[in-house]
Amino acid sequence: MFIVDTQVTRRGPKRSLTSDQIVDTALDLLDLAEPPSIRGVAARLGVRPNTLYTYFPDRAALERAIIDRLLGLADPALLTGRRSWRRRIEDFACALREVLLRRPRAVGLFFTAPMDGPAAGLVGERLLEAFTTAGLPPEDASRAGYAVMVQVLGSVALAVADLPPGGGREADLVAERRGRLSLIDPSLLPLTAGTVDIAATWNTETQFRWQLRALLDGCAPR
Amino acid sequence: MFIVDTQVTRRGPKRSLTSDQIVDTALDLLDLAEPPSIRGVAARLGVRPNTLYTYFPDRAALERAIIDRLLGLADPALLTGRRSWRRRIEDFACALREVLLRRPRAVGLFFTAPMDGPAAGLVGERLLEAFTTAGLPPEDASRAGYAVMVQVLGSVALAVADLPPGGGREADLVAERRGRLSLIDPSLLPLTAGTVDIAATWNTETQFRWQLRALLDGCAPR
DNA sequence: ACCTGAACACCGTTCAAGT
DNA sequence: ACCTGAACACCGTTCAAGT
Repeated sequence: MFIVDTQVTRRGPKRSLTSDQIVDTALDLLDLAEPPSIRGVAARLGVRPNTLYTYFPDRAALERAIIDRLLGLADPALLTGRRSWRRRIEDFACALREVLLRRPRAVGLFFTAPMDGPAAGLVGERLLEAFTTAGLPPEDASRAGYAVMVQVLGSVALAVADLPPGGGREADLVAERRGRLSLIDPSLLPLTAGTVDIAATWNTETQFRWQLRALLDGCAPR
Repeated sequence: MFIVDTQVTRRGPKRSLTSDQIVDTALDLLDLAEPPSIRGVAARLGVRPNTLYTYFPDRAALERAIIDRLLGLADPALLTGRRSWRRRIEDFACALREVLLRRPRAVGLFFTAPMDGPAAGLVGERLLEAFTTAGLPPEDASRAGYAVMVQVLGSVALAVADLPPGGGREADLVAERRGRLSLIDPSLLPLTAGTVDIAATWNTETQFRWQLRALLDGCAPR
């Protein structure tokens, strides 16, 4: 979307790869919880590492392309439609969260390369639309849209940082986290010790929705 | 703080390094915008890379120690005192933002290792205190405290991701960003094209404070 | 208990060379 | 225009060996 796909019109054996194929392969690796390294992607394509430099000037460029594909996977169309502006934003935010939680090694990419692709542009535009519908002036709508992205990406990144190597179902992760938190000394951190059951759920969808609700409440006109 | 420093009582040449020294050195590298790699830290200490494994079981353990030092540098004491709960939280959030912005390679560490050190515990406790002062019940105070950390770390991480390799003063970064954004086609992304001047400031302290204000408004009891 | 030498299995990237 | 061979300068980590 927004990109004129020049590959489609090409034919024959002149070009055995496309940059889309390379991004596809990187996504495959992310699905397997493997890092989308230049060498890893090349190996999976049956090609030498330096071949990829014909399509991307460096690792950062490949990462930007991957990021944009992930944003597209989260389905920016969720931000449009006849539902309330809050529902639209919450639906997209949760979808993006799930796309990234399912691919733990993908989250870091958002913090090494800027989001400047076509899907990122579309997401930004639709967020502006939603917040404008909510009655925000354009300046506040712009700030609110960015705040939502910060919230989503920050949440997912911290959740992944806390993930044990193997991963696991949400309920198991909460239990495991509660176990670690229960070691806290109540005489040193009394308030923390008294709220261990909540802190154990900091990486859950419930907490995610609570945070997003708070942020949206604070963004909507008073 | 909270750690019983066993090194202090040791004497003589039996132990030429301490884990604190290693973290110091890692901080030095971060100050120079260099990655705190095992090999880099070891080289700077004039020691072989594998020496560090006497003090930390693996890279992640070193990273956890670094993270905790950075949280301490941001000065959790800013969360206490006689100022309003909002001021205390805003002051600490801005301090942490600056500690990390000044050390761009530090931000990523928060997303590869969990925050489980003593300074992290202290920050959590003080945040709970502040939100309790604000009138929140313990459960909401816990959720709100985590939301603030998500907001701060997410903001800084995205700001660093958008940083050009050299860095730069805030005003220059805004101008450079505006230049990139001005290429947007108004017929494709009309709302975005109409708010380029705001989007250019997404990584500034102004936007940071706006977001935090919104979040805190949404957290405080209605 | 602490540090090293040597090695292993990885990275991203460059450059000259082949088709 | 596209791909490769070979190399360079990096990583984290392990393991046997030395003191």
